[in-house]
Amino acid sequence: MHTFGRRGYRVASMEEIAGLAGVSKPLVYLYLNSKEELFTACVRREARALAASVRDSVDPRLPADRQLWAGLTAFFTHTAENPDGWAVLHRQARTHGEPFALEVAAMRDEMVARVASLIGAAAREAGTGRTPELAARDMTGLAQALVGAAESLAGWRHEDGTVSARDAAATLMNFAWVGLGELLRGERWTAR
Amino acid sequence: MHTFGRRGYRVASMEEIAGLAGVSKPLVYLYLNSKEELFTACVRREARALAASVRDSVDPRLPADRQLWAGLTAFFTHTAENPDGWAVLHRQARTHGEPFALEVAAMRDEMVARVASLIGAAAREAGTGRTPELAARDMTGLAQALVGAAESLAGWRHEDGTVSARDAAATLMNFAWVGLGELLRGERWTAR
Amino acid sequence: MHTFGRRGYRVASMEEIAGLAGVSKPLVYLYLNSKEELFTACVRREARALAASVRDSVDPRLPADRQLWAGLTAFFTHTAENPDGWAVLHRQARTHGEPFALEVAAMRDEMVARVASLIGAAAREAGTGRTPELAARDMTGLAQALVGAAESLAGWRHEDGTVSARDAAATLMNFAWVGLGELLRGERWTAR
Amino acid sequence: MHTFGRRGYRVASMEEIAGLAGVSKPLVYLYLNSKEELFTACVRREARALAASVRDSVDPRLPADRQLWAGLTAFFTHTAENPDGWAVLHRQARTHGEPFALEVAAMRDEMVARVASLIGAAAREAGTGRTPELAARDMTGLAQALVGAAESLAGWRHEDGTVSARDAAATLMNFAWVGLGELLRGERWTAR
DNA sequence: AATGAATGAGGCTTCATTCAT
DNA sequence: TATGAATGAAGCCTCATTCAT
Repeated sequence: MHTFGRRGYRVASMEEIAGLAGVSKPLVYLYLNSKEELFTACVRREARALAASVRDSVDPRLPADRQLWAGLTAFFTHTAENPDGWAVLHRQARTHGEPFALEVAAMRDEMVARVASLIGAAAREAGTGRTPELAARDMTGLAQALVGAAESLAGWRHEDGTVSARDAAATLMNFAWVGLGELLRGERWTAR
Repeated sequence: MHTFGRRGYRVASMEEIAGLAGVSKPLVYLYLNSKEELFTACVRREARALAASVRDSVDPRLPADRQLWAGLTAFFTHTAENPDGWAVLHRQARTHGEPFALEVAAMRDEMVARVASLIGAAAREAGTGRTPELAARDMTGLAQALVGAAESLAGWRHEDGTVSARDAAATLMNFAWVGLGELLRGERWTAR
Repeated sequence: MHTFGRRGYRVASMEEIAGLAGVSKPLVYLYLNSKEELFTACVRREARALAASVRDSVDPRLPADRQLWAGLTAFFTHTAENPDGWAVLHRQARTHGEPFALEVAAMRDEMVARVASLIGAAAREAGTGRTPELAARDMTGLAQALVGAAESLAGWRHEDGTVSARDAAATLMNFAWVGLGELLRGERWTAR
Repeated sequence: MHTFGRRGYRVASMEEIAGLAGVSKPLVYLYLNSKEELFTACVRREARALAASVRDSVDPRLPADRQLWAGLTAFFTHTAENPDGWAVLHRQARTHGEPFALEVAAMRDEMVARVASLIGAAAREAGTGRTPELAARDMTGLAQALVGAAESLAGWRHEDGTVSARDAAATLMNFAWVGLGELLRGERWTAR
């Protein structure tokens, strides 16, 4: 039913959705009781699929930067392979009312938290004792930035088309892990 | 007419828009001929206002990082002061049809280009000769990431409410300019 | 204000009418109190103009067929010179509600009556005593037929464009005065 | 749906049409997609019904005057039995926009052509060699006159109410076939 | 288990008409 | 005298949703 992704929540009519799914309208109502529930189900499914893709790609025994690299690659791969699902999550669900927005916000917050804890882990790994003051909120802020950057790059890839998932992930790793400052001084983060 | 920001393009009825504006429906049609034109006008106005805020805050004679800092601060300030306008640009316009999406995409692309050229300038400033290979597309990718991170932080601020524009800008400068790697080693970017 | 003729009663908006007349809407309402009255005035004026054209062209001292010829010629001339007026009378007024239809029906009935009395006069002129039974209603029927034929030919002229008023009148005189039967046997009615 | 005939195209609201038809508005849109299509369908149906009535009543093996007589009788009968349909064709369709007007014009033109060819046939039947100059356009003009006369008499019948279809047809046959001139000299065309 | 047929509610838009000046 | 500004009322159309089978 990813008609939603292509047409948008409001424009996609139940007529069209049912038609493209090859069934009749009342049947849709038999299984999912309203357009709202139908959309909620779509959103939830896509959210879970994306979260699972990312989660499953990450080996928690690896160092933090390698975990982040793996997660980003999975994220870019998944969004590229499921453009409609990504559109539903990123565009439609957040625009059409609280119920859907909350659904996707939960998933996103979880991702942010995961990234934040990854940053915390990295801080401990790098722990020279010089960064005790990196508070929880700072880490959340950084994680928000990183997630937003990833979302933006996903959209960019979608339009450009010539950027591979690894390219996008590398760009972001360089951006985030090395930092523009170091980057400009010639530093590079490498996958291995 | 920022009813659009709070209610969404589809849900906001002309009745409601006119009512909240204190006038009658036909009067709205007298000035702006259709719901689409009305929304386009809103989008355009908000896009220009945001672009102007950011542009006016930046002194092109400063070094690149200071320009970025100024622009980000202005961005976070403007979006916080115009939450409805920001919602129109970031949520509504990109979700409800090409005409609007193109309008806002143009503005965003311009911002991305500006950031990319800023990165290019920074590269020349830092120019140790060790970074000749930072191609145009790399810079665009980095700029996309930075802009996406800023958008994400703007949303985060909007929900959190306790983060000042300077905090958000500082978070992003640290994230982007210093890099998580350096950051975790205790480096900090400071506004001065 | 013959916008009515070209656009139709319903489609012609007061805005358009006033605009083309070079005045403002309230001014129109000052002189003629409503769209209905405005249209009634138009209809009445056109009806009178047409009736006057026809009436003035007829010399009651002539024999009946010459009177008919003169009236028809005037009719075809007037309708060709005032196509909008004719459209108002023949198309618009009869289609858009009783008030207007009655207005034009009165004029038309008067014309029919005039033609009927002309036929009566002709009967008396030709009076060989062999046609006592040509009742009033017969004459009205014949007059209705003649008037309808004239209306139809007026429309035909309007579309064709190459038929002169005299041609149309001659066609109708031949048709009516000589009769198809006689016509086909070679008879012709001539204007003199 | 001959609400159109009684109320007129513009005045008849879809609400009213659906209501009088005993169904709901959306149902009307399910079958006929817009007011315009609905009206077009009405016009076309009425046009075909009238054309069929007339055509079926005419036996092409009969002499021309008998064919005309049959056709006229059918015409007057049909229009009297379907006053709304006739109103739609003669009043509404020709007044409310090209699409409808063209539809009915096609049917009328066909009738005119048929009558014209009938006149041509009559000319050949009566052919004494004295009427070679009855050109195609003359015949079209005569046919236009005859059809207009018939339309007018149909309206007259509609108002008067006491004139039978045969009376009207007879009036017109006398008018057209015998001619007023001969008529006044006592000639009559008889149905047999 | 599945659907053709039907509708209540609501949105966009237009227009004749009137104030206030 | 003349008008810019404003609106109540109404029409066309769509869609999520439900019966009756």
